Amino acid sequence: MRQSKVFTKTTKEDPKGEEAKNARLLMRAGFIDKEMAGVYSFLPLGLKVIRKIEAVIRKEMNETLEASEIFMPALHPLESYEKTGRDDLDILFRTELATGRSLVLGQSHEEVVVPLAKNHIFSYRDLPVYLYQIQNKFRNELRAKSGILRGREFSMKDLYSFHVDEKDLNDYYEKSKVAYKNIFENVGIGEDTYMTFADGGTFSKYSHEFQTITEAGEDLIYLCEDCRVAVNEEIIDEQDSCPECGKKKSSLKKKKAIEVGNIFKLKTKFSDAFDLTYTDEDGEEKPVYMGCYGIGVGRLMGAVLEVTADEKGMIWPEEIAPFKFQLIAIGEKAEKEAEKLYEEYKEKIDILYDDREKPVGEKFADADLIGLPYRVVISEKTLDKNSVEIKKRGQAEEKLVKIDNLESYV
RNA sequence: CGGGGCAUGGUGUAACGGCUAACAUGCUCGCUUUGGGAGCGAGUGAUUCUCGGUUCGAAUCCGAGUGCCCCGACCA
Repeated sequence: MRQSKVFTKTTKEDPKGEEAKNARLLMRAGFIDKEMAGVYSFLPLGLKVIRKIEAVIRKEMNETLEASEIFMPALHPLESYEKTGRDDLDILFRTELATGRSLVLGQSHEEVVVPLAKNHIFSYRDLPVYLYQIQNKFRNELRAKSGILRGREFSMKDLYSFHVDEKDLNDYYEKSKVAYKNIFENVGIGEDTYMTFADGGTFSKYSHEFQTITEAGEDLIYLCEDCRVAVNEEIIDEQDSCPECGKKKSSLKKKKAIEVGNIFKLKTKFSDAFDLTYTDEDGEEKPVYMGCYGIGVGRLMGAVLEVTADEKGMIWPEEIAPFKFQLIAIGEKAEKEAEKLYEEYKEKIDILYDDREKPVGEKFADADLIGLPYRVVISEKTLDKNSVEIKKRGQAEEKLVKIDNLESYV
């Protein structure tokens, strides 16, 4: 894409008041726009990142977990929440129909997906079922904070699994750990993300969170570096050692972290509430076992930045960068060559070509801010050697690459 | 929801209770310029968050409200 055609502009100054790194950089670079506290618009460049993160998630959902994508409504009848006892949650946004029927804005979708599943699950032959969606959630947080890390309206992937029994749920639950691990690796924060034992609620000993180590986080976790798992502080009193190797609390490392995903065995909590049952081989009616599995998409984007960005700007992992290459030309002769290269490669590769009438320094500064993986500079100097200069964002050294060899980089 | 901070052109900031609210940046036009936010000139842009009060006079003082940020509480 030509940078002159990008809708947003960058700013040199941090937005007033923002402290969170993700908010400062995303707003400066024109990736997002704040509508109000905890509510953001995603602008063209920011949306490209969101779409790429979604693609990483969808791949694991579709392939590893064999789930089907659906799309459920954001408007939910309050009665469903009365059935599950969640109608008194204070994070619920409440509204009503013109007729007076009470509604809430969806903060999660168990209350929708279970009645929905009831229309399609009758027999053991219909199970298992895996349904997911990527949709906005609405939570009336008392305090939104940390840029896009804790919002009131935010995009989330939520998967719900339905099983004949607890064993089948457990097997799938283990598979979901693998899928989640893949996702966090593929978006570039695998090294910093730990599967974390957390409160399992009434029916399970544990649930599992995926926590990314960052000072911007709001949870405290105790991590075991050998096993690459952690324990959330909220259960550290009951579980005061590494659940995998038994290492004591005193030798675990205490770190701040942000929860980027969680998986939870619901068992029959919600199926009981809605009487979701199936008939087994012996003609006996049994409750459906359920699991739920969430990933905050926008939060994940923010978490990546908190981990990777430096003082000059963002540094996007290749898989989720809005573009792969940043092309900058210096001087008229180089501009002609850049035009040629851009036209030649734009169909094959995600490239952002800075064709703006701006001083070079500003182009470099914006390139650092936007943080595409590779910066390609063409100038008279490089053209003398029939080359372009390629620099990886976040690394100091640059190297000359012959124009004829560029193909191998695509 | 408790505590703290802040609110001034699009953006970031300045301004003792007193002249036409200043500076930088952005934006527009012209010329020049191109290896790290470039130069000269001419323009453009404000209900100083809102409401009320004090005062001869309020961006400035007082009261209330609203919004934003931070700490805490809360948070499948």
